[in-house]
Amino acid sequence: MRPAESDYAANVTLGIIEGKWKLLLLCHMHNGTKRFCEFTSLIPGLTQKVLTYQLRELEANGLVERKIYPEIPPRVEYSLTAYGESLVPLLDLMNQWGQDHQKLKAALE
Amino acid sequence: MRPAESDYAANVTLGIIEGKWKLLLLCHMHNGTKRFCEFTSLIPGLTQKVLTYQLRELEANGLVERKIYPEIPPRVEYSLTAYGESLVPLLDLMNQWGQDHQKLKAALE
DNA sequence: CGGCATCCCTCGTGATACTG
DNA sequence: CAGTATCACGAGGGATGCCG
Repeated sequence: MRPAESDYAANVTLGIIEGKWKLLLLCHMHNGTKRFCEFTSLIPGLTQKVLTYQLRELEANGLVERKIYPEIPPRVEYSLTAYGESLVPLLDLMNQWGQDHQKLKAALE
Repeated sequence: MRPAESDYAANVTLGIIEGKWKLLLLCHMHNGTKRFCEFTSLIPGLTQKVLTYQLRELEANGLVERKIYPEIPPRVEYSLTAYGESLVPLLDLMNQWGQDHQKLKAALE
């Protein structure tokens, strides 16, 4: 994760949500608690190592809660914290803008 | 710039605004048209090469207009397009969230 | 199942020098 | 002033294999 360079606060936010799959992870968790293996089936191309890493970063920033069930076979569930939910408006806005942008690009062809 | 991986539209937005200095550049242009050299004095640590590159990406996405004045010495001015202005609410939201996040982190110490 | 360890490679960024 | 041209580096991400 990029350190928050310069004191522009938006860069702090960017540093937290940037990462190839983080937005997608947040989005899926917003739709409900997910298990580790669910992500890999929901998101083709996402490898375990990277998934682990990005979930840990989200967790470190307090956006995500990691619940371990001491069972055999092991079960770990990930969910958005209340703090993570505070990002939802931002995700929605980014999603909306991205959709509009894609439509605009498509219209130019 | 990262290609828009997966079809989650927010990722498209992320791909467009990510870059170490892009948010800052957008922010400064929102405060008014800027010349090339102004950026390098406004933003310590930003080199000419990277500035050029990031401005070109913003321009390629239609967010920024580049106006060349055929004078000696040369003058080039950069400003937000109307389309670029459509990102301002997003920048504000990111900035607000980032500020809150920093306050929260500070309060935890 | 839910990881961690290791190797590798690409890409964004940085440093520096040069040009019209 | 506003770039372009090279070289270099580190981090993020991908592939694979092993473990409790």
